[in-house]
Amino acid sequence: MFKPITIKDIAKALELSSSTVSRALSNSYEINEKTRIRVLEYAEQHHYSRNPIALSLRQRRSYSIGVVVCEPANNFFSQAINGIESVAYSKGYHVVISQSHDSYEQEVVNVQHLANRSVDGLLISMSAETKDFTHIKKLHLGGLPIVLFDRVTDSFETHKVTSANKAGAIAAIKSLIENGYRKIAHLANAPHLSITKERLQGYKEALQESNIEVQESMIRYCHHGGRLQEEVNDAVKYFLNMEDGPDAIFVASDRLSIGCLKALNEFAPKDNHIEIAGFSNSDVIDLMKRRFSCIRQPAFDMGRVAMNLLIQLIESKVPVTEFESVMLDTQLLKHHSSAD
Amino acid sequence: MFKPITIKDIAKALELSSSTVSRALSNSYEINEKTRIRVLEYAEQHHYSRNPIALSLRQRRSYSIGVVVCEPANNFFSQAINGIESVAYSKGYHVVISQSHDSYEQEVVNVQHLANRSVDGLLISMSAETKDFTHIKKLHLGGLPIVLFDRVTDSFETHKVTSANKAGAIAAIKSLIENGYRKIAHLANAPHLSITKERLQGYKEALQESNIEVQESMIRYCHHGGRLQEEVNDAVKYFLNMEDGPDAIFVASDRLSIGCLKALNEFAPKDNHIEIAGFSNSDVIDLMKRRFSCIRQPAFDMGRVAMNLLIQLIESKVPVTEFESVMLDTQLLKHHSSAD
DNA sequence: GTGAAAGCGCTAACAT
DNA sequence: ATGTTAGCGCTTTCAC
Repeated sequence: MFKPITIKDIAKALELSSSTVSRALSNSYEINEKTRIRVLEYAEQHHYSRNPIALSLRQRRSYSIGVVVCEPANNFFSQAINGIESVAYSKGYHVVISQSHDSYEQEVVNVQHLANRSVDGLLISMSAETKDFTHIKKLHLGGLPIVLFDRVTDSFETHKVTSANKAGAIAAIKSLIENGYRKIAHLANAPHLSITKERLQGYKEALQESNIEVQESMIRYCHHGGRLQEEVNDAVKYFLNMEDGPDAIFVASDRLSIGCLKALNEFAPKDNHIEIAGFSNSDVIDLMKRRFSCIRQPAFDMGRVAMNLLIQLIESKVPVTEFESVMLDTQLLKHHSSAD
Repeated sequence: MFKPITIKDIAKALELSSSTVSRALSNSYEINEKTRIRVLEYAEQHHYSRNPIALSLRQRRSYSIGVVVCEPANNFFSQAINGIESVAYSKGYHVVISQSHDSYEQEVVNVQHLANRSVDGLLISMSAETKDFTHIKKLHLGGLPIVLFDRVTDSFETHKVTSANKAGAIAAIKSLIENGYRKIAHLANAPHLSITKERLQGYKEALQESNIEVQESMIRYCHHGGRLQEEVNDAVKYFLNMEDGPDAIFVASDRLSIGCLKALNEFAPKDNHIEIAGFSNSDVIDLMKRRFSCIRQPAFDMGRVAMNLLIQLIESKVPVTEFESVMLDTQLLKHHSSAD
């Protein structure tokens, strides 16, 4: 196998000690200019590159951070990850992504795996199933820098980055009401998720403000966050079959939106004109048959902000005890399909 | 900072040598059953976990592999990556993903970065811009196991996994012809990409077989693989403005398909009924306004196969000189939109 | 300004 | 079956 050149090799070739070579390579100030140049040139010529593993072992730093999300293929998360990467690379960190598939157990395994000191910090957006946060809390207490984003928890203190979920929901519902819809259902995500609660709260407040009664029968939860199309189908069919059913559905997430559109496509009668609005960062909304107004989250920025906070945590000389909760604004995008 | 328990700590606590502890932990056969249990229990209780960095340094193996693709958010690639991960995790490998954004320079940087980063092997799908393969060839000659998938090159010998691009294209074109379309244009990817050539070849052969003349004017290339919506728009507008223009477009890739649909959405007159068929692994095709028949690639399987071949290469005791080229079948999916 | 030596956590000869 | 030793590649005191 392929055996790369090491500091020792350079030292031998140049008749120096490996410490001197190391110093030359790391631009230490206590080094003779001539030696430095000699070493640098030799290294360059022989394609030397630092062994990052040895460096990690030595410095107990891996310069890589872990990201745990339900699925990076989801529009929202892929954009967030791009944001994370943009900051990470510019600051010399590597990003390792790992998917929980919205399973609590998978999340625990992934977090554990990443935390085994192969990462310097963690960026987490909780799985839909997660109710118990001890696996993360423990690491946090142990000193591992962790920043939560999007799907957060109040069960312990750390930096958190979210979007203005309640306000976003209110804007969407208000827009629906302005357009004459009053029987608005809510297709919600898993109930214990922070985003679920906040968006639900927005939904309720907006209805109340317009003197529309909130009915529990108009709210359906998807406990698996829409991973199972089955559960979305059931919810949508339930709405469709209701006596005096909804004329609009407010959908709580990216994944659920797609699922909801699919379910309607399959089960709604052709003449059904139910209106859809909801959270989605999809980039193909305007190609869809059905009109769909969406609330956009600033995913890329959330990634950037979260990563910056994590680096701050990692590189802090003193233990951090004051934590920030950053909330970013959403944007309402009204879509006019050709059906208009 | 958070200082995890090491083998040494266990050794001290149990009054053993660290080698014994190491042996117990790695289920060596030359160990007393009692001691093994004692060690395992202590380790369990104290949440010991191996330091993978030290292990890597020692064994010159990182048990991680690198994946380089243009963008993991793309449907095809995200499915392929899921396939890769499914095999990787089951065999104890970690997967590090890195995106080239279809830029040659970014690809070179990423490949270099991963190679330095001591991955045990690389899974690569070339960027749309890459014409020169020396950056990969060098590593390959140096002994780094590399498997190419989807977008491959013949410029050096290694395992390759592709889908039956030519056959897939032929099936799609034939289906179009059967449905009465005869003026079929081709929206192609970057010209030097292997998939571009194969799909183009299929397009030509299928036309010829039906005695339809192949016209170069009916073929447009997207040199950036559709990363710039601009270039897709230009191609589509060109087709729309042609005198005696196409009645159908055969689109070469996932990304281009979305781009093409967007362009049509924006620039085609309302009464335009141009038919679309092409390569796509999108899961929202049936929600689209416009009818779109797609050729599905077995992305997940490609990932699995490629990863298995890579592991074979990595774990081989003797240098491998015989390489395989696996080709997987595609599937034609006819979509009937509500517009039917 | 440079070198010698120690050590990060681990495993694999080589003893015993 | 267990311990001793050495070393993976690197940096960092501590001498000089």
